[in-house]
Amino acid sequence: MDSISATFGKGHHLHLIDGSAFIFRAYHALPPLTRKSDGLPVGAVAGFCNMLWKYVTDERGSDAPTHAAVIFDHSAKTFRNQIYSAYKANRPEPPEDLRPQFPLTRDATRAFNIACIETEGYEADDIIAALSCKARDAGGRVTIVSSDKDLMQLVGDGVQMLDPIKGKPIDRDEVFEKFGVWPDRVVDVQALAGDAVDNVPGAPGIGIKTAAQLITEYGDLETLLARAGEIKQPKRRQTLIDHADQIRISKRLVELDCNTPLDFTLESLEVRAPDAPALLTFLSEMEFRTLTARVAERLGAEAPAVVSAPPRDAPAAPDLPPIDRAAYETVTDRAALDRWVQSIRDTGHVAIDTETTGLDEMQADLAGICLAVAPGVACYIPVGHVAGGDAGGGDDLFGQSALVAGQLPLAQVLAALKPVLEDDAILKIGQNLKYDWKILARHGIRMAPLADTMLMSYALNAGTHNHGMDELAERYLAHKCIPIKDLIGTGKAQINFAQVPIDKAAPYAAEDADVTLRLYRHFAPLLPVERVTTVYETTERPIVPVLAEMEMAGIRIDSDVLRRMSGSFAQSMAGLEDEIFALAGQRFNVGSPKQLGEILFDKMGLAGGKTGKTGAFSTSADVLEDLAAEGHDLPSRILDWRQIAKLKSTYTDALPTFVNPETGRVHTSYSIAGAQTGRLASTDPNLQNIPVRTEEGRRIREAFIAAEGHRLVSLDYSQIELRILAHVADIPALKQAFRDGIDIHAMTASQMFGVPVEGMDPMIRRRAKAINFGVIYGISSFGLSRNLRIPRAEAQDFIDTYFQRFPEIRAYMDRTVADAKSDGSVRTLFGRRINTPGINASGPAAGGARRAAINAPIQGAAADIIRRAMVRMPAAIAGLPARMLLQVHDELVFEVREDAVDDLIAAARTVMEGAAEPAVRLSVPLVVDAGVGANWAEAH
DNA sequence: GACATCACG
DNA sequence: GACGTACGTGATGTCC
Repeated sequence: MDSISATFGKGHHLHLIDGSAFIFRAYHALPPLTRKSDGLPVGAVAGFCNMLWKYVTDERGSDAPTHAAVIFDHSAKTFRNQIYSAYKANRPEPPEDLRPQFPLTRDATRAFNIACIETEGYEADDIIAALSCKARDAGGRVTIVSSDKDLMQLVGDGVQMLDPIKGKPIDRDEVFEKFGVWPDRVVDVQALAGDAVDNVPGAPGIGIKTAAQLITEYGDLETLLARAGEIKQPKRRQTLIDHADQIRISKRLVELDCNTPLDFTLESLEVRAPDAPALLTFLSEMEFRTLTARVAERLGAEAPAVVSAPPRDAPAAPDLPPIDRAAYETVTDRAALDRWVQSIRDTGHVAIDTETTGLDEMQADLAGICLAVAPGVACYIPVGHVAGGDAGGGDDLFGQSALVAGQLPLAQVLAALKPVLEDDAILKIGQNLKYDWKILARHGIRMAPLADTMLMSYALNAGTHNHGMDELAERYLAHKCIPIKDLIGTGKAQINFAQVPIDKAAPYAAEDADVTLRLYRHFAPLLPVERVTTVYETTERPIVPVLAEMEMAGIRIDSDVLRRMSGSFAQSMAGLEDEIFALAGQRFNVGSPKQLGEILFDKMGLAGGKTGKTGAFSTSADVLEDLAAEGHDLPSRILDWRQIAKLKSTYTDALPTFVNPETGRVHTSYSIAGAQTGRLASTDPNLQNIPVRTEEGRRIREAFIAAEGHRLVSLDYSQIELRILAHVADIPALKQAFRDGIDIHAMTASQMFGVPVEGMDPMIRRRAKAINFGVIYGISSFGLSRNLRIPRAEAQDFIDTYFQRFPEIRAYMDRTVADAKSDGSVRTLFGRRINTPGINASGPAAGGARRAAINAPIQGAAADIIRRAMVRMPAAIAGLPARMLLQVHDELVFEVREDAVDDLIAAARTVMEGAAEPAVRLSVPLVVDAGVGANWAEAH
């Protein structure tokens, strides 16, 4: 930095960051934060700083910029308003709470020690253009950090763009993709097509597609205008002739000028290292606790001398010692172990984490156990470490790795811990405790009582972020955990945790327990403040052992049946492939959507446009069904092939590989804090998406069988989400129908179309059903028209009629969205909070957030209800020879001894139908249907 | 590792 | 400053 800069030129790389785009992204992506001390709105500044920090710390290797600047728009009025007074006229004023943040973003840029540039009378785009030209002409390279389409004209010749959100470069090909012409003709296309957002008029009735076609045909805009008389389409010809002046003005509006005056040199933009004190001062003045700490740690780690004065409000609470990995103890003798057990008894709680040889709790072996009793007071007890890994050697004569010496025997450690782990007076704190619970249960220890930091975070923050420990530590403790990859590596060279040398494993492992304990202390007081204690205590915390027992029980499957099905599927697929190749006139990979798209749309010339950002043809079932309906055979065969291929690869081939060799059963794993809405998710394997909708698929359920002398019993809630909607939206007609037990979709159809329920046309009922579901999902005419394959206007008519007939639903939707906007979250009937970031965004992205906010309280309440039922179920069926095995959102599957089927159904149904009470007294009944069989197909 | 596709509620 | 379209999931195969 002190060295005299060389003149900017070859080998130099200039980064130009579109500051205004950063600000607006930040503003819309974040909830409206204010500074605690004085209420100053700082949400956009916070997001802006986070983006800059991410930008600054991104590893770019040899591609790193040598020069960089952030460029801002100076004011709304620019020279373009002299050309065309209405330019950007329909741009709304920036929001009230954003305006005071503009100058702060300049301060932030300077605090990051990045050049901060704006010029009166010019837009950021003009300055970026001038700098790009200048740098390129000097022989350097330029990267414009922005995804603004107005800048795309600059791409090429050493200038590229970089989408800051996706991190993806935008080069000539992407520009061509977007505009249908190369960058040098982009302004011509823009001049013709105009731009509603910037209020650039263009030529009426001409969009990007048509514009690109015309420019390609005539070469450039002037030629096109000169020869406009030759255009065949009369309307298009007249438009171009009539609006030639307007088009030329449009071109001047969109064209960026390389000659925008600059009052500084390229050399002055040379990248400078952050000035740590200045940056930390700014960030702490803004009161960004997390970011301040993150920046301090990063800069401190690289240049410890710089951080002389720690920021005023570093996040670590002052009473907590900092995390010190060197302070952890490795327990290798009996006396030390006894001392730790005594500490646990003294404090009445312990944070615990198990380290194992794998991720499958049903098969993994213990490598060690970590404990923490106070922040900073943690230990690691190795019990299963073996020689190997990068230590090399150590295999004994049998090819088995021998235990490393100096570890306490596993049995002794477990025997010493078992009394405290099962002691009702000692709280066991963990992160995703279901995992550790299962590991220890396999060794005869059933931990209770439990507290789970992952579930606390889920109760507090569902919808905002994920709840893994590394993420939580960074967010709430401003601490970066040692990545597991640092110990076990990745890919083929990956070793298991038992092979990690103990001296390397201990700090990592003990840190996990320490961090967990600190997270617990952070979250515990927040639960009552945020009013999520009831949710945590009734639907999160107690479900851990319930799910653990279900997963350990597993379900029996008949692998032979599945293997036979695989064989028969293979034959069907081979037969279909022959037909497909014959119809296509060539062989190809039927499983490749890319190859299929080329054959259907390029080679055979069927209608069906491109889609998506990759520009590839869509060959989804939707598209193929339409083609099949037009009488094309190939798409129809492909659909058949796909269905069989799916069943084979995902189910009949895969399921047998999940059979546990010891139990002979399949053990899924439920993630408790994965879904945004409170639902569970099933993984490894997913047993919540076993086929049922088609006849062939349903046969896979026949392979899910009961143990000898037992039956499978399935109980499922009937229409639970619609019942919840009827209750929360308080819709008299719907509630009465549920009370009377009549067909709800037929009733809806009857009300909407004025036809009697008796003898209803199935097609009419189907439409009503689609609308009922649509409402739950935050209906749109587009979605409904696609689902029912009817014109959009007709779909809109249906929706209008529906809202007219059930006005309470509209009121509920509006109310929910309003709540989401003001609170940043929505709640279920049972108090579960689901955060709704992005609800205050504008534009189409807001549509998705809006629909999610409408759906969340309904889907979430249904999830609450079945969770409540599951928590109560073990006690309710304790006296019966029965086990709960699976949950599929609104269904519970049990395995019951033959003679106890009726008792089980009675007991479980009572629990399920009463699960909302006493917390909520629903104004509609909950109804549970039951089925019994030797296999899941019969039971369902 | 991203994307497309498709299985479920 | 552009953005795609019913909500919520997970697994698989292709292709880069």
